[in-house]
Amino acid sequence: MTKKIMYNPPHPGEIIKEVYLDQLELTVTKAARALDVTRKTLSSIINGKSGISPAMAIRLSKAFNTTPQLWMNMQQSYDLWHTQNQIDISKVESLRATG
Amino acid sequence: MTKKIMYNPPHPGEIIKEVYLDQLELTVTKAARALDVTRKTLSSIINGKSGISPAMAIRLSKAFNTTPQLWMNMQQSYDLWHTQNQIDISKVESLRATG
DNA sequence: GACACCTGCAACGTGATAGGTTACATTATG
DNA sequence: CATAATGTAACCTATCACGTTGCAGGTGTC
Repeated sequence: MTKKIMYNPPHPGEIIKEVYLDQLELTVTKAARALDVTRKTLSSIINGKSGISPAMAIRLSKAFNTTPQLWMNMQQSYDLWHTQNQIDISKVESLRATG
Repeated sequence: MTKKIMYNPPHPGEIIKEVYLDQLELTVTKAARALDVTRKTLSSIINGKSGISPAMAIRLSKAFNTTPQLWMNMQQSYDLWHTQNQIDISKVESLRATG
């Protein structure tokens, strides 16, 4: 039950800004330089315009001393929640006896 | 430690075929119809040419009575492992004291 | 006021990728 | 021979991460 998603997951960019940049008193420009990406790329993520790619998750994990999975999971939750509200699976048929 | 990835994660398509299609004696054609996608789309996944999109994860979860996360996690492991071996993060700087 | 710095963002291009349609050749089964 | 299932090629569309360049606006300092 606790694995079910019913809340609206935050965009990973929010966490990058609020939990990391703000806490470490880092500017977007400096953080982008440290991540070895352009300022635009990081800005785009922070402002919710882009998602976290696997490559970006790895960069973030090295810069912030976390696991890549942390960032991938955030993005996954975000993607899943939004996709749930978009696609129509009414025509998908169950293939298991339990369904 | 147990969360670290050091094995070569299987492509989700392998699991679809070996654990589900084969066990349920389903053809690619039938499964594709049940999933409400084209035969090409499912075939492409099974043969490792395409990955599992969030939308596909949701379809699979309904058809096989699983969670979307199961499929997303498989794809994530696969992506992460392969991306690790591709990108160069030597120029990424640590931004934490602990790093 | 002039300067330095940070910011979001527009405009443009590239490369990758999921997914669809159509069509073909092959293989196995009746 | 006829049918069904398969992988796959060719082609198209849409999405998306990421880059470069440049601009406008904000803030702070001298």
